[in-house]
Amino acid sequence: MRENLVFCDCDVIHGDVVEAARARMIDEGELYDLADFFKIMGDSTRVKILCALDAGEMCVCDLAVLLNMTKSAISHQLRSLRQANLVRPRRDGKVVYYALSDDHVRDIFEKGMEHIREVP
Amino acid sequence: MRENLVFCDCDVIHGDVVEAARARMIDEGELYDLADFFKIMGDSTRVKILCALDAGEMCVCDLAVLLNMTKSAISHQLRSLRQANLVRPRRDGKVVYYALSDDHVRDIFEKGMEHIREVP
DNA sequence: TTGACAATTGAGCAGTCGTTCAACTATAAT
DNA sequence: ATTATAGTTGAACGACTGCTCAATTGTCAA
Repeated sequence: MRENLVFCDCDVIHGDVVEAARARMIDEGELYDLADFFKIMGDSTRVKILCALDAGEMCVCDLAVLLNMTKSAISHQLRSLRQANLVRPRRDGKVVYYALSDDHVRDIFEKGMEHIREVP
Repeated sequence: MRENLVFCDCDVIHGDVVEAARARMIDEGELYDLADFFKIMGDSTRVKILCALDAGEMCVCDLAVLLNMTKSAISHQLRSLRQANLVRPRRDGKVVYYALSDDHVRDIFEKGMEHIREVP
């Protein structure tokens, strides 16, 4: 435990608490993945896209019209959402339709809403 | 609907879909709040802090030792978490203890975990 | 094959974010 | 009062992010 003091600018006040917390900590890699996942949800444009797709699949152009943004901007964000496995593309001719790829999104949306609505 | 074309660089392909989505969209203000909330969760340091506090309240110094970071860096992040109503401070003498202020955090953590574990 | 349009991509820019650093406040002990 | 320690704060710096713009790909129709 002492070796932590090398990197920290203070003494350990509650060594037992720290060790207990350390023992219960989720795997560090998973925590990074979790943060990355929330990071994707942490942008209003992407949140709007997800909210829109919750009503049914839409093409890039539809989303651009709905959100008053360029296709390019939408496409960039859809790329992030695709890489995070939150949306799924389906090509039909020249048009690419996007849909939610995961039911968890809905759940997480709801939990988030509960939180922000409960707080003054 | 036509006025959107002024700001968009494409034609409306599925006007009915767009209108249906628009009608079902969550209030714009709430969507921004939601994105802000996820933004707070979208940082590995803050996720680690929340994960640690899930084991019980801790002081700034304990968190600094646990995460191998300076008190200053931790304090800055706790400020964000405080403002988002995710943690609650309790002063006892010179020491300030922080605790989770909301049960939703746990739920959202779990939902997020489900998502990242289910995806290859 | 040529033209048109949906969509994607990469470079670049402006704005945001997290950490560091130094200065500061608050509380307690001597 | 002085000193020490826990914590906070603001400025500054580098890294990251989201949008724009221009160029490009993919698909269809003429």
